[in-house]
Amino acid sequence: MPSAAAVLRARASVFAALGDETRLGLLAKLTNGEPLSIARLTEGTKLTRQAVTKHLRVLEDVGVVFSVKAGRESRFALDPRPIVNAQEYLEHVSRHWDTALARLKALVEET
Amino acid sequence: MPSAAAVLRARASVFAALGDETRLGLLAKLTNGEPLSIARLTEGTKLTRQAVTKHLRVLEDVGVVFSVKAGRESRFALDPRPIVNAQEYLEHVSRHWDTALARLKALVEET
DNA sequence: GTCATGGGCAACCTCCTGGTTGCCTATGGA
DNA sequence: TCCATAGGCAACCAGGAGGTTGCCCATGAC
Repeated sequence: MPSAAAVLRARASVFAALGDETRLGLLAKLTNGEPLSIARLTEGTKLTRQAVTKHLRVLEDVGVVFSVKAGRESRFALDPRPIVNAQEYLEHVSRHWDTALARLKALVEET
Repeated sequence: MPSAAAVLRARASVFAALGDETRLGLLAKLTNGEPLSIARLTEGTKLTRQAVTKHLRVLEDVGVVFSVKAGRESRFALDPRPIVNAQEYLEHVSRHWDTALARLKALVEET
């Protein structure tokens, strides 16, 4: 079982990986389910293939994407698990805030 | 109505703001609903007040937090709306991926 | 065999980020 | 009134992020 600190760190890493316009764009292309080569992913980005490769590596490091080699090209596909994880965390935060605020309000009106 | 590019940029900014361990910690403290002063938020962080201030400004810039001046101190509170927004986006991504993958699978097995 | 294509590696550059320190202002309490 | 406390502002610094270029290797098409 990973420590709480490690979990926090991993979560922050995932958000950081999502915190870039280019990477969000790459992710969007991959939500179609079809694994795409780096060359395909570079199309329409105004960026070098190298830059895209770096972004993909960032996404891969946090596990939101993985690559499979197919001949001379390596195809990237999305792994939604870290995303679902992050989504659930955000849901938890807003829900926690919701109930806490309701409790505070009740406390005030209790006078 | 903000342009699609602006929306994408804003979304990336929110994720970037969440992509830091310290800031996730600050956010966690604020989910209790009670607005906290900078001094209070600095407690237990191993950081300078200035550093915490900077982090708070980052969170404020993307709208996930706002400040209210109360006498000589300024209290920060959470605004869950951008968080809910991000959460819904992640949900959308994973759901989109889900259905797309099912469609792909069906296509393959159709042979 | 030859050549275009897909991609890896490394060096390099610039700018932003996270953090510190120093100093100044203002407010609230004794 | 005097002093501790809450913050703001600016300068500064080290390191990391994003991007490019150059060069090399492998694979697939012809």
